[in-house]
Amino acid sequence: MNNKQIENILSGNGIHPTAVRVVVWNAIADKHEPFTLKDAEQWLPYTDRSSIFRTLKLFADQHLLHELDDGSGIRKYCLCRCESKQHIGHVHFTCTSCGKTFCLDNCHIPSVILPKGYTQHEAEYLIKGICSNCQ
Amino acid sequence: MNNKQIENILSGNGIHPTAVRVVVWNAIADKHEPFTLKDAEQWLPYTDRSSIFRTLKLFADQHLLHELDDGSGIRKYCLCRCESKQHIGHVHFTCTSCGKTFCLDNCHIPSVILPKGYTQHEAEYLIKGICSNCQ
DNA sequence: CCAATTTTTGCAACTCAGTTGCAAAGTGAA
DNA sequence: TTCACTTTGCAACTGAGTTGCAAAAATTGG
Repeated sequence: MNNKQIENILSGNGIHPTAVRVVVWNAIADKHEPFTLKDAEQWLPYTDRSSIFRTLKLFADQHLLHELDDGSGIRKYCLCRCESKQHIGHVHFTCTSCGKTFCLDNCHIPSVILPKGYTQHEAEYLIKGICSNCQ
Repeated sequence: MNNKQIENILSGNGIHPTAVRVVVWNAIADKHEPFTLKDAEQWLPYTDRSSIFRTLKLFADQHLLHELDDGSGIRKYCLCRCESKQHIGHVHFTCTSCGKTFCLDNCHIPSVILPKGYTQHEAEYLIKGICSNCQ
């Protein structure tokens, strides 16, 4: 992906495509598993941490990324491939042996019926167990 | 619940019923919604924070409590009322308006079929939206 | 019962992810 | 160019979670 394409993606999602935002998107766009702020820092050794932080947050606010809490205590981000803006996406799997979290892209979150008065905006389905590498 | 009863619950779950553990259990046993370490500190003003922390962790290890990450960045605990030890329990709901997290006790987590090689131990289903009080 | 050992507890301090204040740099409009 | 606004880098702060350690309490063995 070249910078022009990245700029189009960003501006198409209401994000002014600044230099930092382009390099951050370039670093994360090909990642298929959830990553942390620290991961992003290591991919971008010359970019300031708080700038990366603010950029990831902006991307999440604009629904380009999805914030994920997998029980590790460290926030993770994953590329949002939801059709809708509702984030009722795919199931995540955290391996309690190696600690990695995976996107189960083909595993859709089944919907549930909420009690009266509750309105759903997003849903997160996290399974903990042993991944295929750690069996 | 008197102390004798609490001691029986704890020792029945493989926990030596010390003074701190009894008062902690006494403070949390009637709580129906997820709570934080800070909440527990406020219910137990004369008990040391790290002692409460270690006690809650012990309870969670012994499956009396359930650790829950609702995206607030602060760990929450909820009383475990799962039948099995697998923690495939009820759905949780976080209100993005008031920030509270609720146990939807009557809302069971639907199961999903995992890809080959993955083994499930626990599952967490979290819905974000607007609760009935904030509509 | 006492002494030795183990477990539990309270205190203080530390770690580190996340966050913010602020000034400098950059950008865009008039 | 000038002015206003946005973005960025730096440094410092916040606070949840965690740990080291010694004192206290409980348990075990003789």
